[in-house]
Amino acid sequence: MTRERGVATITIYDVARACGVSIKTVSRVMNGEPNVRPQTRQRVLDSVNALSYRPNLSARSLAGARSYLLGMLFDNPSPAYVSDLQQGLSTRCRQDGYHLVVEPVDCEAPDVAEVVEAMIGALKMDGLVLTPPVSDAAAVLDALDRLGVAYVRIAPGADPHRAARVEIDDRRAAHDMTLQLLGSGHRHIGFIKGHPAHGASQMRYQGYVQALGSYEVKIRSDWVAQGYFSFESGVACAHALLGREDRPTAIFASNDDMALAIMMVASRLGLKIPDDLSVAGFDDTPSAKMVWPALSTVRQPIADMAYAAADLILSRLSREEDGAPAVRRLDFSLILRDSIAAPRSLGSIG
Amino acid sequence: MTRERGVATITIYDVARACGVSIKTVSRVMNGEPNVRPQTRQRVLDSVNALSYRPNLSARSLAGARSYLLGMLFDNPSPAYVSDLQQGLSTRCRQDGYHLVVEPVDCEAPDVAEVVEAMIGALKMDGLVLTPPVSDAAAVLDALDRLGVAYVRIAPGADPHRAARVEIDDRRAAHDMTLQLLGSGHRHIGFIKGHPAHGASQMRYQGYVQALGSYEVKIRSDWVAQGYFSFESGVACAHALLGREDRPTAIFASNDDMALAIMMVASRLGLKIPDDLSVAGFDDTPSAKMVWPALSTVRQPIADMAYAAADLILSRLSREEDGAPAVRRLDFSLILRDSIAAPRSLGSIG
DNA sequence: CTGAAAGCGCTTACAG
DNA sequence: CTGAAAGCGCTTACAG
Repeated sequence: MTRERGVATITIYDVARACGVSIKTVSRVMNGEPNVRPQTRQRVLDSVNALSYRPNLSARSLAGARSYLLGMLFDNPSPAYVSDLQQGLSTRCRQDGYHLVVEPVDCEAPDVAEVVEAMIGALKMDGLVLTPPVSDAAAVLDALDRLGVAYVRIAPGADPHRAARVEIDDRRAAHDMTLQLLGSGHRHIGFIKGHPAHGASQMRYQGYVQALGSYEVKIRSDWVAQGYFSFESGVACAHALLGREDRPTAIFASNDDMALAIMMVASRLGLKIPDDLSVAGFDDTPSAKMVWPALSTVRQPIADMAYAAADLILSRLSREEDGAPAVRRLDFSLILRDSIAAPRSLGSIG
Repeated sequence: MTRERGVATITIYDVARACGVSIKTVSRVMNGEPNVRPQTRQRVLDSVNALSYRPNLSARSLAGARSYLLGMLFDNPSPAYVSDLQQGLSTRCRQDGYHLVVEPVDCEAPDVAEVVEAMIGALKMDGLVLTPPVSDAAAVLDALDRLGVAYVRIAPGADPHRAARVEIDDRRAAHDMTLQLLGSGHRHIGFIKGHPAHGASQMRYQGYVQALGSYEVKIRSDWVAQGYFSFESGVACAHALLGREDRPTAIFASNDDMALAIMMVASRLGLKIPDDLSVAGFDDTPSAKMVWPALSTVRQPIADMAYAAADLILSRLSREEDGAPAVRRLDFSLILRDSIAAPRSLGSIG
């Protein structure tokens, strides 16, 4: 049968016939295998171009060990984050003729494992990239290990040595940003934690704690609020920290959306930024430079991280030669804009 | 050969053997075909569950006429927009055991057609969803028509009857929002156009023009600026419209990112919103409610539009019975927040 | 360096 | 209502 498409599908047999070789030789050329005379190879390549031959991925997948499919798993992510991630993954995929399949999953659902297994069972992806918080979903990791599928975790928290991962040094990034606040003269620095299911949240909090410690500033637990990375959670935290007499002079939020919430609530309360309150965020989302004053934040190379994750899988590098899971740690950078200034009453330092 | 996976793949033969029927019967059950005794069907289903059998999509695709793959094409979209789109598509895909493959394309590239053909040739997707500006990329549409692949255009502009489409009434939405501004007393209303390659841009401008016309307000071309949907382009337009003596008292931007740029530039120039300047946007992106004052804007049901697009393809409804391309027009809604107020000097109306 | 045979796991006709 | 045969378009072992 020919499928109901406008154009007749051209197959490996057509190419083989066109240049008088066996399909095995065409296969060798398509897969870049050795042991083909340069002359023969060229002849095949010419026919491939002339006929616009594209190997059928289903046939390849069924006959061989590769599906040319890379999967990306995510759960309720920030739009800007997934978007950057996908760009990095797509770029790397295209280099090797791979395609990107995106699958939303609910980490908390009792049937995650089943959903993931069904997905792999049907699609046989050659590898999976897990984005936070899926990177830390034990049920998913277990299912993947059971199936023996290669995968890379992006910015995992717990159990970091369990599998290949790509990350930045979240702890140090938060540490460095806190240092900026301290260096500007702030000693009353509040902190908004990120979603507890994301591995990076804990790291960022540790960086904050460590920086305060190096200045011998005590942590005030009433200046630390539990956020969930959403703007709404940031609003709640902002009210908790700002709606009191002894409010901090600076707040460091674990991501930009929450930092933006702080800025909005501060404006409503009549606080001027940065004069009355300095604010710092994390992510450098597009909005960070769209607000006024522009938000100081930490930029992670998200697309590059995704590229590296895809590369680990496609280059079959997710395990080192000694069997240890690969680790790629990329550089972050501090983006200092206008939302940070010295505290108004330097006299209150102490 | 067994592929190098931790678990042996279980196939249609295993199920057939387990319940003593032929593989054809199992196939019938898996595809919901008629002509299977209820009792037999149940027996098969039980074995399927017991063995956790998942039909191999590659085999299905190779043997049959369907790949169970839906493709989504995009070109440099706004993150929030693709994110919503993907959610809608994924939801519909999962209902039918489909999977979503995302492919970035460069509409302007001379080899777009080739890229698209290669993609289809390799993956044989059962349908494609085109997002703006790909919805209006003639080279892509031509390639798809040539290959005979089903596709749905989201919010297309030119040549709207060429193929199935899903849209909102962009013209009327912009018209209604402009009416809000007029109703608040504004007569000096500026407009920032969207990217000319997006079909919706022209529609939104028409809505603005039409609303002004109904109030017999003349269009001032120096109050209309050409934007490109990016925050940066919005900044440039804002300077053009606000950096002059006779500036408008309200500005309607074709999307939120540009509206946000206007708000930022206005703040910098010392203009208070909404007292000195009213602002309206389009999209209701997350940022719209994160700014202060919160932005009035138009909300489109993006995820629902995507769901409808996927549904058109999976339900094989992209062509009506008479062969005409299907059209799904969804409802928008006006989200009125704090960025619009009556102009300060009502005396200047005229 | 090259090829003939078998088989991947399904669906499509077709037969009964 | 059910099944045996053929074939989808490749890759895998093997042989030479």
